[in-house]
Amino acid sequence: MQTTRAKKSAVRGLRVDPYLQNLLKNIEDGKTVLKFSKNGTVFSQGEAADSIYFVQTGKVKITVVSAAGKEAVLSMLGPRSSIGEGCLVGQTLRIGTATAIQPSTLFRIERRTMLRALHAQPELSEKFTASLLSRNIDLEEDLCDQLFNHSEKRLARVLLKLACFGQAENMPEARMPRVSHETLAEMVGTTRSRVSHFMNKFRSLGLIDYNGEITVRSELLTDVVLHD
Amino acid sequence: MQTTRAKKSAVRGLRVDPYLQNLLKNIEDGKTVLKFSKNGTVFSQGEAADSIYFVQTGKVKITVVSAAGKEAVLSMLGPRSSIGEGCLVGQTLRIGTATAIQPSTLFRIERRTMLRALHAQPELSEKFTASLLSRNIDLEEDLCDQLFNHSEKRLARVLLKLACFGQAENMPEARMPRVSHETLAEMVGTTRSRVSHFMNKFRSLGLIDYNGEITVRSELLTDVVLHD
DNA sequence: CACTAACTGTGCACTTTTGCACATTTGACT
DNA sequence: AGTCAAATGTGCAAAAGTGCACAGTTAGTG
Repeated sequence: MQTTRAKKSAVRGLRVDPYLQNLLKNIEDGKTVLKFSKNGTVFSQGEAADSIYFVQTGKVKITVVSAAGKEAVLSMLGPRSSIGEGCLVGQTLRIGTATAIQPSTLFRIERRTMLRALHAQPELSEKFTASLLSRNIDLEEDLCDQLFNHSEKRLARVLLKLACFGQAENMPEARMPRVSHETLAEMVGTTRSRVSHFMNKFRSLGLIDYNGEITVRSELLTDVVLHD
Repeated sequence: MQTTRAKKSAVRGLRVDPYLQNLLKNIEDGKTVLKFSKNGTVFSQGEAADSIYFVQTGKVKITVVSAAGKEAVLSMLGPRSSIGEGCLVGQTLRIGTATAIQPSTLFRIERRTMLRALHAQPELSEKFTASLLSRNIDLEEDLCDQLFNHSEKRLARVLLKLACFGQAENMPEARMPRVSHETLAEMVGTTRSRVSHFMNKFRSLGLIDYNGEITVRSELLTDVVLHD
């Protein structure tokens, strides 16, 4: 069992994915490599949107501030994800703010350059389409989650997602990137006090561990998401 | 003013969009044209997902039923929208149910056929990418709406969307497709009684009219979405 | 080591939402 | 017209969520 799984991922590791290589190889003008430190701002809500970004290393979150001043985390993105793709279909202003939550490296590609590249490189285009489809599915899941579940379940789901996020294998116990209750609240769509309350509940039930670093017992938390 | 606008849309009308034509022209095997009557089921949640659909005429809604038996409307789709695209990136089962809410005509294209076509026809691929990007933006908006707004505002927004849906020009007063309070509730993410309550409130405030058919006064309802 | 500043635990009044129940209206059909 | 089923209007107790306040804890930082 253990062996089978190891073999599988070894095989998967062998398959060279040409995604970023393509970008690197064939685009010359209108492409920049940018480095951001933790909390570095890639772009801000309301700015002109004239380029698309691709995460190469690190993690980036997309946040939105409502008219009323509430803040929400729309998504957390890791390597290969695109950011700010809206500009490719006429979105002239950024609808959200992109912030690195770890030291990160991104490609920045001019809108027109990207459109040309998509036109010229079928392989790139195909990869990009696939990533859009995946994002779509994620967004639909998030929407269902909001529509169906109360905040306790939603928090459990967010914790699970964060635990898997960037984890090579699905560990039964996965350490999470450090995230404040405040941020969790913005991801879940609730208040900090509520998050605090449920985090303690989860801890006392043995579903998570934390003193500083948070550790998630996936199988147990999964039950919370699925049942009752 | 009136003249300018008329000219504009006349010009727009002239530009032939090659989207569906491409599909028609170059795909031969693995493509079917299907007609659905009102309430006809295109596919059901849980079925095997081996094809993608494109709305040619009519309207289709995507609904999801939760483990707890709650039902939600994920989206309403009109001409040119794709349905069930998830199958292109490894989604083997339908995550939702697609139902025609009007007599509708759809293309059905086998998964493999579509993948081949995307590979072979850059122009098709480009159009498809653009539609995915737009859907993405819509989904993000919906998610923000859920995260930020209470059900009253969300209902107002749904009404506005429905009023624009399929309307050639943005009329100040737009008639909506006939939708029950029950369905509105599933779109907004709340209960029927709540919808009923707010609909009456909106009516008594003069924001909408209805006795059977629903008419929306867009400028007024827009205020509800934006303020207070 | 002391001193901020940020983060966390907790309680509470108030609002929104849910889930029902039941009366009333509408529309389609015979 | 009469009948039935579906859709709508309304009320209400119980549940969930919000917004704050304040105390306790932790992590820097000089």
